[in-house]
Amino acid sequence: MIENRYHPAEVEPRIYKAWEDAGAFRAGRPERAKAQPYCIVIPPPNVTGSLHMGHALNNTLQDILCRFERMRGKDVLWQPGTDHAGIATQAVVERQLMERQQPSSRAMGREAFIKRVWEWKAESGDTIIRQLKRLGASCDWSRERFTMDEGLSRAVVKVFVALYRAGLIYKDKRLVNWDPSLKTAISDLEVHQVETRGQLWHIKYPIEGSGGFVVVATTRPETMLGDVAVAVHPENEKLRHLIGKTAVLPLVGRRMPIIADTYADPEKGTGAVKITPAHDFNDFEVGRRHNLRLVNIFDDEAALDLKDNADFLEGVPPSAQLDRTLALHGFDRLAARKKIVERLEAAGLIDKIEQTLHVVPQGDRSGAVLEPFLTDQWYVEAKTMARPAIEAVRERKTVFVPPQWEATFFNWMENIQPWCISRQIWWGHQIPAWYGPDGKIFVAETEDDVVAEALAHYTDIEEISPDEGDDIASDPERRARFARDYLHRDDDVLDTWFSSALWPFSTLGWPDHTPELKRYYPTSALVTGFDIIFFWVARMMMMGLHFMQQERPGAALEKVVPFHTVYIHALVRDAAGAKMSKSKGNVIDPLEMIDEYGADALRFTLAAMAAQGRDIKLSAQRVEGYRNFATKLWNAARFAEINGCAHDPDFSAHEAKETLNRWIIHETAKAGREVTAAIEAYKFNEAAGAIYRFVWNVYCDWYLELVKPVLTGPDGAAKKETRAAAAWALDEILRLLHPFMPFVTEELWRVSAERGPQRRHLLALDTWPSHDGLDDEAAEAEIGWVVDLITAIRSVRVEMNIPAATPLPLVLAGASPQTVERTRRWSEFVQRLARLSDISFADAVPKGALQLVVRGDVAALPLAGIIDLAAERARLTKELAKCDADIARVEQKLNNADFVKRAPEDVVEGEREKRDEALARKQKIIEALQRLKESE
RNA sequence: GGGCGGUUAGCUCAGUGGGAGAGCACUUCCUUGACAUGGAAGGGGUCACAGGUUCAAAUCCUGUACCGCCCA
Repeated sequence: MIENRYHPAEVEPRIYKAWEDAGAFRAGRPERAKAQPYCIVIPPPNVTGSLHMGHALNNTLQDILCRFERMRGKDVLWQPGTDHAGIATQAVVERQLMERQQPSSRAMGREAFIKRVWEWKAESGDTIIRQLKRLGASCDWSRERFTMDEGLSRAVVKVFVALYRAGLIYKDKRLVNWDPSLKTAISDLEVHQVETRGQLWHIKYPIEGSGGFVVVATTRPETMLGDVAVAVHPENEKLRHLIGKTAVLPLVGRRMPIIADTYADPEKGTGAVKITPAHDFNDFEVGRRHNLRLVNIFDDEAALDLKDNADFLEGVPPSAQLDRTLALHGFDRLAARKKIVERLEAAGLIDKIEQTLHVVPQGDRSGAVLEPFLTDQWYVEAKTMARPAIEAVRERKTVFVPPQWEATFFNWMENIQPWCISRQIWWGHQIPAWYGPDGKIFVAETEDDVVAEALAHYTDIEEISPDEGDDIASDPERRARFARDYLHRDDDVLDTWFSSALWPFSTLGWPDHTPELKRYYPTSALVTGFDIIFFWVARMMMMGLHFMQQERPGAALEKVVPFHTVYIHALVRDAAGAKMSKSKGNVIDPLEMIDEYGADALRFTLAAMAAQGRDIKLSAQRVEGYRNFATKLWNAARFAEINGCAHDPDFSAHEAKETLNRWIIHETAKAGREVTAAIEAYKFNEAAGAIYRFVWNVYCDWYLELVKPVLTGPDGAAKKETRAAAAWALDEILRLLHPFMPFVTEELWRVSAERGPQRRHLLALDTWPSHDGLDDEAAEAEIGWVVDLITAIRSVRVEMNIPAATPLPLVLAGASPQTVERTRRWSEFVQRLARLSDISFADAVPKGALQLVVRGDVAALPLAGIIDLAAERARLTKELAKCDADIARVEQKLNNADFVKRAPEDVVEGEREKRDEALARKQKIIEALQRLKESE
C-alpha cells in the first residue's frame, strides 16, 4: 500500500542497499556478457573532499548516462575512485597536527608523516564515497580505486620511466613558479594572475663616471638586490645613448651593463628596465639572450638570502652600504621591500612613486604570492605529447560537447609549455630517480634495476671494484643499503595530476593486460567541468594516446584516445550568480538539500538546469519545486493504486481499444522519444523538461482526470483496459524518469507491484522503453477536441465570473455530425471537468447565451438574464480583434508573391490552413455578436 | 592585448530560419475523494542596440554597448 506521503530520508538508504545487495551496478554481470560495453571513469574526487554542488552536478549527469545506458541493456562500468590530492591532503593533515599540537611533519620525518596520512585516509577518506552514494551514484564500488593504490602506483612508475627513456621527461634548472608558503614548485596551471592595486617605484640608478642616473620603474624594489643589468630599447631615442655604459646598483655597489633589448618597451614606465634574471620570467629570457649572471637573493621561503651568497657578493667591493644591506639577511620579502625603499628614499634615489594596477601571481591552493624561483625540477615535454592529442580532436576521434570547448582546448594545447611535475612535498608518488655521488641519474621501475644500472656504471668507471659490485648485487640487503646510502633517491613526489592523467587506463588494470582494459577501453564518455580541461582532460589525452594502442585486424597498432566524448558542464553558482565559496558564505550544501528535499529533487534540479554552455544559478527554491514534482508523481501512483490500476500481463499497448488509452499511449511514446533523443544529445535539461511536462501536464492533469469516470464507473472491458493502461503508462514514466530520480521511481516500481505480478528486475536493471508503432493521430485529434472544449468552458466561466460551484447547461448549436458523435461519446467526461449540468443540441443558439467557438463548432451556455450582455460583447469583440490580427498577419505573408514562390510548399500550405481556420472562426464570432445584438 | 560566452516576462532561464515559451513570483477563484508540496483561469515581453542577408530573423552575418569567464 502506498503511504500518503513520500519520505525520501526513509526510502533512499533502503533503496540504495537493495541496489547494492543485488549487485545492480556491477560491471560484467553474466547476463550482459554479450552486451555492448559502456564505460565512464569518474573524475576522482579528492580524498580530503566532501561533496559540494559541483560534485553533485558532475555525478548526477554521469549517473543519468550510466543508468540510461544500463537500462538500454549495455554492460555499464562506472569506474569510481578517489585522488590522493598531494598538496591538498598534505595540508589537511599538517593542519590537523598543528591543531592537536602534535609534532609537525618536519619534526616527525618523512616516513612517519606518510604513515600518518595513510591513517587519516583510512579514517575519513571514504566520506566522499558515502556522500556519492547518498546522491544515488550507480558506480561499481567493487572496483573502487585510489591514485596511490599499489596497482596505480605501478602504472605511474612505468609511465615515468618510459617517458624518461623516450626523452619526454627530463630534469632542468630554470625558473619555476614557487610557492614560498608550501615550499614547493607548482605548474603554470596552478598559478592565478590576480589583478592587484600596487605601487610603481621609479628608482634612480647612478651611471658610472657621469654623475647622471638611469631611472627604472618596478613594482618589486626588493628584487633589485638581484639585478645584473639595465635594459633599454635599441630604438629608444631618449635613452639609447646610455647603451654600453655601466650602472651601479644602489645599496649594493654591483656594476651592471646597460644593454640593448627590445623587451624594454619605450612606452612603459621610464623606458629603462632593471633586469633580474633569477626573479622574473621575462628577465630570465633577457638574461639568457645576453648571457647574464643569475643572482638568486631569496631562500625557499622568499626571505632574503644574502650572507655567504657567492652569487650576490661576486664582484661587489666591500662597503658600508653593502654591510647595511647584508644586515637585511633573513628579512621576508615584504619587510625587505619596506627597508629598501626607506634607504633609497634617504639616499634621494626614489624619483617618484605611482599608484598602479598590476597582476600578481598567486598559488591556487595556498593563495600565497608566488616567486619565480630558480630550481632543479622534472618536466614533461608537453609540446611533443600534445601533438597527437590535437590531431585526435581535429579528426574527431574525441568530440567535445558542447563543441565550443574545442577552441579552448586547441588554444592551450598549441601553446603548451613544459609541464613541471616535481613537487617538494611528501604525500604522493615519489619520483623513481636515484642520484649517484657523481650526480649521475638512474631511473628505473624497481630499486633492484636501479642498483644494477648503478653498479654497472660505477664499476665501469672504476669507482667500485667488480668484486664489490658482485657482492652488492648478490645480496638483497646490501642492494637496499647501496640504494639508500651510496645512491640517493630523489626526495620529490609527482604532481597529483600526473597520476590522474593515467586514470582511464590505470583504473582498468594497466600495465597488466586485463580483460577490463580490453573490454572497457577506450571509455565512452567523460563528464567534467571546464575548469579542469587543461589540468586533466588534456593530460589524459596525451598520456592515453602515448601509451594505449589497439589492435586492429590486418592493420598496424593504432593509438587510441581515452574517451570518445568529453561532455563539459557548467559551474554551479548561487542564486545571484556568484561563485559559491565558504568565505562568501553562499554555499548551498548538497547534503542539506538531500536531507531536506531528497536526493531525487536535487538531482532533477541539476539536470533540469544543465543547459549546455550556461552556468547554473541554483537556489533552494528550485529544489523545492522539483521535490513537489516527486510528490506529484507519488500521488499519481497512489491514485492508480487506489483505483486498482495494476500491471496486467494481458495488456498490450498495441492493442488498446479505448480512445483515452490509445491517446495516453500515443503521448507516452512521444515523450519517450523526446527523453531518449535528449539524453543521447547530452541535453539533460531538455530530457528533464520532456518527462516533467509529460508526467504533470499530460498524465496527471488530463489523463488521470479524464479516466476518473471510467475508473469509478461500472466494471467491464473498458474499465479493465483503462486500469491496465494507466498502470502501463505509469510504468513507462517510472522507466523514463529513473535516470533522473532513481530513488522514488525504484520505490514506486516496488510498491506498485505489491498487488500485481512480481517484477522481474529492479527498475535499475529493467529495460528502457521503446515505443515503436504506438502513434495514434486519430486519438490525439479526438482528445484534443475534448481538451479544447473543456478549456474553453473553464476559461469563459472565470472570465464571466460564474462561480465554480454553479453547474451550467451546454447547448451545441448547429453541430456537425462529427461533433454530435464526439459529444455523445465524451459528454460524461466534459460534464465532469467543465462542471456542466447537462449537454444538449439545438439548431440555433438560444437567446442571451454565452457563445464559444471551439474548433469550428459553436458551444453556447444559455444564461439569459444572468450574464452581463455588455461584458459578453466586450469579450467577443476582443476575440474578434485577436482573430483579425491573426488573419492580417497570415494574409500579409500569403499576399507576398515571393513567399508563395520561394517558401517550402508545406509552409505555404500551413499558412493557407491557418488563414482558412481563422476566417471560419471569424465568421462564427461575427454571427455570435449578431445574435447577441438580437437578444438585447 | 587575445579568445570564448551572455544580454528573451518582475526574477532565474529554455528556445539553431516559418504562429514568443517554462519554472518561480503576481492576480482572481476553488477544502471538486490522488496530490493545497494541490487544482482552474489570467495579467505580463520593441527577444540589448544599429545595420545586413533572406520570401521570412529571438535564431544567420557585421558592428556597437554592457556583463561574465579563460588565457597572456
